[in-house]
Amino acid sequence: MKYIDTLLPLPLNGYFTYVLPASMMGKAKVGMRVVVPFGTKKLYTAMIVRLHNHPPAPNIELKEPLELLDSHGLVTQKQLDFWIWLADYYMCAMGEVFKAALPSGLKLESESIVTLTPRENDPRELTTKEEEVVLLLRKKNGQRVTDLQKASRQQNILPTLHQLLEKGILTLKEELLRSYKPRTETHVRLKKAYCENKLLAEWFESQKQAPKRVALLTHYLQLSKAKAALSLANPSLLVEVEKQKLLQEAGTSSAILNLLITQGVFETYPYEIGRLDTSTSSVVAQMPLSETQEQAYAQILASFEQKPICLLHGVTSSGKTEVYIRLIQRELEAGRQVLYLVPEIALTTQITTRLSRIFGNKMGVYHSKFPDAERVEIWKKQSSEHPYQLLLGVRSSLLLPFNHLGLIIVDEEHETSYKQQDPAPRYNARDAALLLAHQFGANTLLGTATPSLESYANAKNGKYGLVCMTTRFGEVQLPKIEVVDVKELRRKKSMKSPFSPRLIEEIQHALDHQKQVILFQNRRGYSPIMECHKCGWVPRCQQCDVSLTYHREQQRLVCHYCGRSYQVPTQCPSCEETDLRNLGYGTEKIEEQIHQLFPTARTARMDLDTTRSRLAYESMITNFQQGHTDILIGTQMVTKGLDFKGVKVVGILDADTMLNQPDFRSYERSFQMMSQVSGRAGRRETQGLVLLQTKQKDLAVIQQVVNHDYAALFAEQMEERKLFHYPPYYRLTAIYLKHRDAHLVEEAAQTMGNRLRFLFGERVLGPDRPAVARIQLQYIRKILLKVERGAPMKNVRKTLLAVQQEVLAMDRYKAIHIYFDVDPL
DNA sequence: AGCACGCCGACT
DNA sequence: GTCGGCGTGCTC
Repeated sequence: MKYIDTLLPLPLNGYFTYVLPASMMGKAKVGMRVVVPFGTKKLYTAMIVRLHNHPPAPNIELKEPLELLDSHGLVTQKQLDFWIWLADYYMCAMGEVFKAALPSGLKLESESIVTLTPRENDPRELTTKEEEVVLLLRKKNGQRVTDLQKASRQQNILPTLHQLLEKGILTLKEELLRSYKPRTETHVRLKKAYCENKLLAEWFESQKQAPKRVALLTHYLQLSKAKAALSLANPSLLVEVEKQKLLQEAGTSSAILNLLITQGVFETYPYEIGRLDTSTSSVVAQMPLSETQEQAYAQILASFEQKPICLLHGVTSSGKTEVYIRLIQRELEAGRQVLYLVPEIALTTQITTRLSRIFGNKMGVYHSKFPDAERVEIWKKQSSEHPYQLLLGVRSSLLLPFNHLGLIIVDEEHETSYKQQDPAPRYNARDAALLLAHQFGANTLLGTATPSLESYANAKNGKYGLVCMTTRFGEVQLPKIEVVDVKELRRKKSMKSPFSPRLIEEIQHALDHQKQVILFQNRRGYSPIMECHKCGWVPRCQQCDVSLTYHREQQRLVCHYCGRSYQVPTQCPSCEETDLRNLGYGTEKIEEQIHQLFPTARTARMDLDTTRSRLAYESMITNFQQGHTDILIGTQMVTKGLDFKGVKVVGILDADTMLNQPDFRSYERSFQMMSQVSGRAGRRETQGLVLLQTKQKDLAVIQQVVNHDYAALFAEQMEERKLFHYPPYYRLTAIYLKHRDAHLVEEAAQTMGNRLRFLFGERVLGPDRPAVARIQLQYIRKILLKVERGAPMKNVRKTLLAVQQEVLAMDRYKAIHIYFDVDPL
């Protein structure tokens, strides 16, 4: 096999062929990584996807890979097949899947390094720009182009570098960046010469006057022998010993060791150790299952006998995790792997420690907030001979290598964070899990208290098994949900703050009895709208065309889309009025008002702004769990499957913003969010209370939440979906067009829309301006395609790609960026 | 995605 | 007249 087809981590379609140099012949295998030159200068890490003997088109001059990075396949053919499926189904480039799958430590990329030559003192005059670069390099030679760019005040440094290059003042070379550095500790071993007994004896004789040196070597020999005996390795004296341990045992300082090193007795070297926790934590037995749980467990197993997918619909606090644990144990005992998927936000130390107590070091955790080096090690471990048997992880852990997967658990199946939004691949881990499981002949369990309509419909129509848990663990009652009619209160002018009198009273009552309160407001920042009281002007993001949210802590207006922030205007730019008002309530303002009403209460605010780091998030939860916080104020973050024991009151401050979202899923989402946050209330002795503040108390969905009536929500929403051609009856694909020129995208979108309408008729909606019609100076148009379930989606995708090509083939539109979002949320 | 090549406007 | 803007096309 002479040629390899490789996959590059770039948004390009197709593979690139390289010729194997003799040194890699026979060694290179599918699934290994190679470093390849690509384009004029760049080096990339590519994945070998095929080995063959057919030279491609004869006019292409093939390059050779520079390095083979793996000695065994990092991924299997199965994995590659899964990637192909993802790219195909979600209509993106294979390279994008590859890029998303591997942590950056496994994708070495080249960087241009600039170095001054000895000719730097060339008398020829330099321009000021050139001089700046030379000065920067004199400070520190051999810098990366990107760093120079940052350090300089030039907007584009490349032309300057080229001039200097031509003058022979500097050199450019490409260097591979090895960002992953294995963790090491220093080990000590005897130099080869001293492994002879004779020389050793002589040394001991000569060092009689130096008892510390003698002690050090004696201890080394003891440790080394003990270790050699343990490991059954070659019982020679060459076995190394960890430096710190040796010094500690011998009770000597490193000065003595250094002396022996200079004498040529010892040598030290770095020894690679892993970052992953290998300590066998105390493995405890699982708690016995309750009757309900036992039943659910048996039903799930029975269901798996019939179909590979099962939906576990269990009310909040029904103890689904215990059932999962039992299922995991069963798989591990059978020697199969389990992937346990959780939404990003739910992956806390709580769940991790709980599971690791049971599964010890059989379990690995994969989180996108972990340092890259750690993710690299998980990857390496999963592709090794001894992978973790249980993997607990977020969306992207679906892209890890597996070899004998038996079960995938998708916890909180309805969570929208399973869908990747922006960089492609825009995949839904819940849906993709089903395919991955299918490839392995494995089962999938979808668990939730509030199923997505899609999953529940599949369970109802018999495609999935369905198991229900209707009672909460330990006979805890479901909370009592009381609707507060804000409209009426406003009319009577008896509610001026975002808190109704009833809510204030209940908060006070809870505080008086040392009980906790959760207040849910699905908006972060201080106030979502700043408005000129005279002319109605609203500040908007210059790049994204969305209104800005005022953040009081930062004293800035923030775009919640691109994150850009602006100074707060003191007067209206359109009418010069100075009365600019903050309308509406974000979590910041809610917290401020709570402080005014309950000055002694200990509060915490949990939203994107306060939980930027994993630690902040976890300590907030721990504080609340341990009762150090009385009132927790937060966005949807507080709704996500956290178990708190002392919550008496939950306040849903404003259901209307959720309900009024211009989205066909808004009622489904509102139901999920309100049910989930309600589920945080209540404990054994007392029934929890939820106060649901809304101006639309007569909406059916409000009643459905109050009655914990998922069936009613499902029935009603399914009617709507059928009527208006939405999922689960129809499959959606969003087509996006993006360009800097507003008129051009509009035109292209119309053209593409017309073409699609010709092919798909009334199934095409738009083009429209999406909710955010401009992001970072790029104008966006969106076309929505609704195709009835059961239609051949493969053909639909093929047609869509063909139309994309057609549009891009038109000269005017070739610069337009067209991409797809399959099954958008 | 990067990067080079190439064609037009604002500066020496 | 050149420098440097970005539009265009290619990368095994």
